[in-house]
Amino acid sequence: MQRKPRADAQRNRERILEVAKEAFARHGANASLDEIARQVGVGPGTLYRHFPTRAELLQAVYRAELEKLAAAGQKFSQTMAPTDALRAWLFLFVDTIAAKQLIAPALNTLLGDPKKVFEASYAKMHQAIRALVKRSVESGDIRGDLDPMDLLRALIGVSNVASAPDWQASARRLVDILIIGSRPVG
Amino acid sequence: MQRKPRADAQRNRERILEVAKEAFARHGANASLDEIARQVGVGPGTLYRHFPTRAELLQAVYRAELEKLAAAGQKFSQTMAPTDALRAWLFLFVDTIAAKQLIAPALNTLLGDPKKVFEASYAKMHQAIRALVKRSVESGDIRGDLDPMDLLRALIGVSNVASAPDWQASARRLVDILIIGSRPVG
DNA sequence: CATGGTTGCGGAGACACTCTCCGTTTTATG
DNA sequence: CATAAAACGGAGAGTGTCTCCGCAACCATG
Repeated sequence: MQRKPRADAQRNRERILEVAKEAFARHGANASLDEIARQVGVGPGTLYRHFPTRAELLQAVYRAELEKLAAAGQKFSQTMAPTDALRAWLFLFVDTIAAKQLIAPALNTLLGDPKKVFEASYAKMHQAIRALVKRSVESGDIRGDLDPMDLLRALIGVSNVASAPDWQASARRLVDILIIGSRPVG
Repeated sequence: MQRKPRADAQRNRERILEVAKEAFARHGANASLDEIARQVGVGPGTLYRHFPTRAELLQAVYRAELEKLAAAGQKFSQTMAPTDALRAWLFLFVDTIAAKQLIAPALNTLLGDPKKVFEASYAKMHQAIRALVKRSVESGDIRGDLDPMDLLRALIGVSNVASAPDWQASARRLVDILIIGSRPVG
């Protein structure tokens, strides 16, 4: 028999996510976890029970955003020409980083660490970009010999938080550079 | 009147750089500075006197490597066709990160933080890539509307330490993708 | 409601890292 | 040597991480 989950635990979990998102956006991926707990009004123990490691908290904070992104990929796949869909999705990726204050270093951790390969968000992002690239490969617009994730990694490199104020424009130009450069030779 | 600099200070400075390079390669850019001092056999105070901040130490550690890279850029510029030179230099960049265990996050700090724009190493790298791209623009191989540094940032994104074991191959493919994709339209 | 079993809370505290201050030691020079 | 300048070292204050466990809050049940 399953007992109903405690209401206070649920409340705390949500409050932690809110405050953490704010803190990560303001202070970067190394924001103090004890400080987040203090702002929420709970003890450090509570925070660490819900999210045993910094990585898990970061991931929980951005999971919704990432899954929305992955879902958008599916929709683009079904409603647009292959390479248009890919291009649109990469643009959306850039916009999401900019608008939702997704912090690039955090994403880097998520996309870069092989230990997290089987992690839910990673898997969905991976599947999204792979499906988009696959369609473009089949339609003959893109070579088949590249790791789709590299396109995202390249964008993340440019989306570094600390970079110049016009990084978003740079990133959008880079999207086209990557797509044009990925055409089959000949 | 100038006094001859003390021999022990010089020795310590060099030992710190050696040990720090090792420590950064092994533990990443957040390696403990006190631990580095301990391994060198000096007090923390000594380390912090020579290198007041982590960034300055990182930079001192990699300055020689970066300046070598920048110098190679000049040589390529003078001895090769424009776009061959650019390509060769980007390859060398990737190889240097791989071989010398230059850590990508550290470079990211160096290239990403606008506060360091006037820093010596940054300036030299910036000048190198700018000169190479400029020649390719003039020869008609590359568009003029992109920030040369973005090419490096994109490579760094892929060169993330934690990424897959074949990142080097990915990075080399990415070099060509970036160059092909940077051709003028039409 | 009252009660009891369970779940979750909170914060004290051990440990690690950062960075500074200043008494002591080492060095270069006359 | 003697002396002043330069550099050293490590104690220690401040901050962050993470754990442990006594205690409080909560959900089910009669």
